[in-house]
Amino acid sequence: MELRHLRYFVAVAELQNIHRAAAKLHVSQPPLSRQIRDLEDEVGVALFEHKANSLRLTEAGRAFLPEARAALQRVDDAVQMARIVGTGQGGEIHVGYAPSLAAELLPRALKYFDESSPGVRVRLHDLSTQAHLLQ
Amino acid sequence: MELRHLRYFVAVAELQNIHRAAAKLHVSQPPLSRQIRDLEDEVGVALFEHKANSLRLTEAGRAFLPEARAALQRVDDAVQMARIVGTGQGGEIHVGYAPSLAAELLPRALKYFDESSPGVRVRLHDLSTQAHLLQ
DNA sequence: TAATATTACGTATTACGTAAAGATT
DNA sequence: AATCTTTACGTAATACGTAATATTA
Repeated sequence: MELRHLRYFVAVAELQNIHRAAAKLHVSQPPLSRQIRDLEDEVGVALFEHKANSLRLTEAGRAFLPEARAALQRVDDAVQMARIVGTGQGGEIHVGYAPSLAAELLPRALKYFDESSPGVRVRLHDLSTQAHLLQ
Repeated sequence: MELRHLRYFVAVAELQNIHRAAAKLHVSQPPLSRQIRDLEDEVGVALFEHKANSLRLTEAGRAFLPEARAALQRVDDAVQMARIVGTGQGGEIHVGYAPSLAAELLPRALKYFDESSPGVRVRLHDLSTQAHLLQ
């Protein structure tokens, strides 16, 4: 299993529609359909009820969806963590954050950052009230 | 970025050695070296100090490691969740769990499971005292 | 018949392995 | 010199797109 499978699954699950999910992901339907099937084969349970003309989440699929989202978020968090720690070399940095980061990731990131770059000023900006600025 | 990159990174970071990590992952060194470099390119910061003859985690790499592990664990949790919900159709099931699952995943899994399979008996087994049974 | 999912198949990307080179202790 | 990482390059796996088929509303 690769992140591609999770990304594809989330898109299809959210739209309940391979056609539109494919457009959103900028791929064509057949490979997307195939990747979803491969994912189901690997997980071992059906995530969708596959009908000839439509597609709906199964109970297992509904349970899988938030977990898959969380896993993808975790990956993004990991990358952000590395970037925050790796690029802080001096001066001042501005860190915009969303609530999901603030809860758990940010404190640890700041801890690492402060240890590796004790002289760097950190200014935090809560972007949760400016969600329209995020794509 | 794909899960492969995270799996490879964790192995290399743990062993601080591409040669042995490659053996553990059953791949050869050159592709492994390349995948690590691709990961660093995508993250945008160096995760290792690459010397001609050795390799050591950078500060960013040290910060990235536990996050990458957590992300991989999240993926495994997602799959387990789907399997638990998807295969519970009746009778009785035995669920062995490790502490990491018990904290957050298990209660939600049981909630989903109970909603979808109200007649199924669930027996829990704490395997944390039998760690030698896990590979 | 219009809209959707899947199957069939050829193509293109890319991860891989082998061989060789470079570098450090 | 021995060990380890990296570069070069051909191969193989596989994700992708196009075209065609199947199914339902």
